Amino acid sequence: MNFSIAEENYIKAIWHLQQSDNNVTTNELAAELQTKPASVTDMLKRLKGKKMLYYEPYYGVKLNADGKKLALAIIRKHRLWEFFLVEKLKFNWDEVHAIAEELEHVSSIELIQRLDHFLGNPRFDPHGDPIPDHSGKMEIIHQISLDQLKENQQAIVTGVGDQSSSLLDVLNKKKISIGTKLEVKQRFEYDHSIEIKIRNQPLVTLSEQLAKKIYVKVVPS
Amino acid sequence: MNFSIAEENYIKAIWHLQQSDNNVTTNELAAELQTKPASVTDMLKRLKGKKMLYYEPYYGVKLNADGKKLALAIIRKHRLWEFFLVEKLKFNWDEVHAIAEELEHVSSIELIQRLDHFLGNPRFDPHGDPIPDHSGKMEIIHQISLDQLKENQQAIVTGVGDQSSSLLDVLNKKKISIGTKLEVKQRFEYDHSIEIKIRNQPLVTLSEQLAKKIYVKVVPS
DNA sequence: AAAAAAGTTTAGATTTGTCTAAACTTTATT
DNA sequence: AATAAAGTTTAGACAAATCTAAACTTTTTT
Repeated sequence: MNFSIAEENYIKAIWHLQQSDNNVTTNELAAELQTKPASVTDMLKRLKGKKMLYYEPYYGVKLNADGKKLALAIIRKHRLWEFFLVEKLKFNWDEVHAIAEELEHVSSIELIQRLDHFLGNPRFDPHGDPIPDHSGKMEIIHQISLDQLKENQQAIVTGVGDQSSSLLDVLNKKKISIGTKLEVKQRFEYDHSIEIKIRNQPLVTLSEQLAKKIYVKVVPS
Repeated sequence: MNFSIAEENYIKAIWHLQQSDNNVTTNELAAELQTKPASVTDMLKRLKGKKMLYYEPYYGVKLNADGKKLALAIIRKHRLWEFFLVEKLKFNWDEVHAIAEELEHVSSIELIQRLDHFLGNPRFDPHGDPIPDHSGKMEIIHQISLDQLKENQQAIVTGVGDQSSSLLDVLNKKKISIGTKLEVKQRFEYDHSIEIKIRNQPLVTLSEQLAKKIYVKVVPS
């Protein structure tokens, strides 16, 4: 079956919303896709007709197996292109999302297989999100946000919670990137800010808001 | 101004047809774009409204300066992506056209600048066609088709007349590719076939039909 | 358990890009 | 120069994807 760019964007958006909330509502989708609830209703009917999702009027929507498969194929393309843009074309990670949104709709499967191979079959995109393989499988990383990390526990930065340039900017300033090894030295009860230590770097203070957007994997010691 | 994929495809098709015939007709365009003359008329009106071309009902169409500029920007993208697909992803040149048709509509200018640089600012695509630079300029190669080459005149293959896999196939078999140095040893009056010599290769016979699809540049001796 | 608020769907309209069939214009033929 | 043929445009229709405004359903509040 063939899907338009609009249809693919709906499928992808439902998949993302489904990750935190199993039943997705019309309004949530309208907000996510910057469109109107009435437009969402129309599209959900069409995608139900194409048998990509379960949809009951007034009760929300959920992808079925085919819908999930398509969503993962699009996410795979998106994340591979993001990897290409950062790794080969030297973009910063805050610049690549919009471009990858266009590239992800290029249809050739052969292209994606070859791109994957050319890039060395990367398993994570530049934001630390896992790249699904050909069959839709991807690694689950047992990550926690930095504000949950115990004191004096070593951890490695695995991802970030958004892709804004302001987040990239503050992380650059504080010498934090994906793969950085760090540990929490102190927590301040008052404002829940934390102090962290990176090897060969002075102690750095992070606000609670920032710490919540940095994901880490605990290093087994 | 923004252009849809359909609009871009019309502009590109008009540009190509204009190369051999300055005034392009509705029927030619319909054939080129695999659509109906009535649809072409509609689109020409729209593009005239967007001030991209000169169009007089019943008298044909011609790109204006803005139209040519857009056409060259699209052709630049198309040819750079083709170069990428062959050079980096190891596609054969008969496989890349369809994929590049999709990639050429990705809008980011920054992407194309960086891709160009990543590829080493190539001046010709895998079929030997010149790649326009950022401002739309491209090299004119003084090429002739192989059937016009004088006997015992050294020449280098610079391009081919179509992108079919059957052409690629026969050229592979005869060890001819872009950059190959050769000379015509003999012409046969009877069927206008020719015999060519490539260094370290046995003499090869080419039909007139094939020779007309191979373009060469004479080597100054 | 009514009423109000929030959320969702329907109805009807709009734009883009396409189509067929009919009408029209230009070119070729006799 | 009239007629036929070829080419082109107009008129009216349709699907995709969107919108606004009105109607409807579910949830929350009082």
